[in-house]
Amino acid sequence: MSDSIREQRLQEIAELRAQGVNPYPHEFERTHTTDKILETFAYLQPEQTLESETVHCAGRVIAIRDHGKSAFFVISDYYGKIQVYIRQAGVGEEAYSFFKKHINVGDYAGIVGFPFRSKTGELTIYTQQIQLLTKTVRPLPEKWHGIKDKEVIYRQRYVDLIANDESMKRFKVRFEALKLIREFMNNRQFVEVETPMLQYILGGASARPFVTRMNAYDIDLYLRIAPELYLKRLIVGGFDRVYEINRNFRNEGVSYKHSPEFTMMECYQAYADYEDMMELTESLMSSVVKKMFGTYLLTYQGVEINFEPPWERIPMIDFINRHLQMDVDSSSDAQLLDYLKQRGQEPELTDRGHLIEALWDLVEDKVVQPVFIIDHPIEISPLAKKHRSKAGLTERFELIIYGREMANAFSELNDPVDQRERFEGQVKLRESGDEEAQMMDMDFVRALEYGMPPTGGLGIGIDRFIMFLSDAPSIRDVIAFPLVRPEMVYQEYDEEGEE
RNA sequence: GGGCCGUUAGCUCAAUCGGUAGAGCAACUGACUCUUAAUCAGUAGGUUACAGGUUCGAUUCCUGUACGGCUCACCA
Repeated sequence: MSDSIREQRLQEIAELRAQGVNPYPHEFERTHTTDKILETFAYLQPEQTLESETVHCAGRVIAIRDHGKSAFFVISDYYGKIQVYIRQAGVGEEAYSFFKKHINVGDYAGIVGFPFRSKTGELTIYTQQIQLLTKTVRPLPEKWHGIKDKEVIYRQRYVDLIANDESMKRFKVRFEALKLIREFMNNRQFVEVETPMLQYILGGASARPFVTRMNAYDIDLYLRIAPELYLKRLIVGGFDRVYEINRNFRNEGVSYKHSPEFTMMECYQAYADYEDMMELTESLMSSVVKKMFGTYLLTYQGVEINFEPPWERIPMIDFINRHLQMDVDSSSDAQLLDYLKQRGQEPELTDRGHLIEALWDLVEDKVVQPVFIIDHPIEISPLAKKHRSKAGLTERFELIIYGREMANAFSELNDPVDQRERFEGQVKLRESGDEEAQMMDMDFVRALEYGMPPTGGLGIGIDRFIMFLSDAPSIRDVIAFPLVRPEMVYQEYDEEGEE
């Protein structure tokens, strides 16, 4: 049978129970984690023992080197790993033969012993007592190569985390970075808030939604594509600085940089504009990089990226002019459209703003180092305030790193009449078949009519930021449980149910 | 959704031109009281993803399906 090792273990577990041994005991009193042992007894010299100290440590057995009447094995916990020495003379014949028979690689064990340093210089625990803490049923992947099958890596992340140190390290980086981001925002007097995930009017972004059903009210709801309009309602209500770190859901194609559910941080700051948000963005991201690595430089997929602020700021039109050797402002719409057609681009919407956006798409991948692309056309920025001095443009920026959009921000539109007109423009686009155009949100307009102070808003794609921090090639590598097609596990369950 | 590629033992990988499917690790039995991917001797483990087809004979060639990867389109 393909599950023969599993069958053996299940049988062994039954035998242990018959002998009165609990293969899943309830507790183990741990005095030392592995890193604490290594740190506390680092001073021991080779062959020096410290019988006066007793340590209780526990972890998963990840290697056993058996020498007959003695053995070395290695246990691993969240903090690291440590070698353990066990000999028949040290624990007695009965305990030693239990160890040899019933403690396998993969099992959890608790050890009581004292520290010493081996002949070859490795700090080791000399076992006085050993206890089986959890019997493992399935064998672990091979210790040397780990697990390489992408399907297992994404579908059974727990196996990936057990077997692949780099993967564990990557998620430690993710959750450490999230902690640092929250600390930064809290230090700047931002309040962490929560807004609806289930919404009946989509807003805050342009994307196709997931639809779900609420039985009690007998209505369809959308999983949110962005929290933006609710966060701004909090500013209307009197909150001064708010942020939310949470999931957005977009029913779009999946790729190495797109996941159907992804984590976004959005924040809003009263009395701030998009220039303040640029300062916030570069301070936040650069300080996280600095705190984690001790330097502003990091290497992503072999390319060095420098997060040291300040970052270059360049108007979108200037960037297009620079890289396409053209002059957008002195070109007519027809000339811009011709240029795009020559490049094989056929934009669906041909207003000036969408033409400029299509040109931008041609040059976006020219960006490697962090750059703020600023002052976007009004047609593609329905929630951003008109530019204070440049007609047809808004006070908006996108942060681009390595050709990827990392953040999007603007001086928030707080004029209710203007906002209503923008929504109406979006509704027209929607009616003419643009599925990604935004919906009219009359309650949001009503909120603005009660008055929102001048406000700067910002959204940062957290997963993409973590990709840089952990040198991950795919967004799936930084999401612990990325969405994968359903697996036929129920078949296995049914088979067992009949046994 | 389109195109290209992949799926062999629990894990990592072999298998010539279409000719009995192998190795290392893990498992099991045995030897070994300071090892570092411990070592040594032996045993067992396979519907070659699934369903068809071609053939005397298919892991190998063909078709379809499932799952995955890359890529294009859409999006952040």
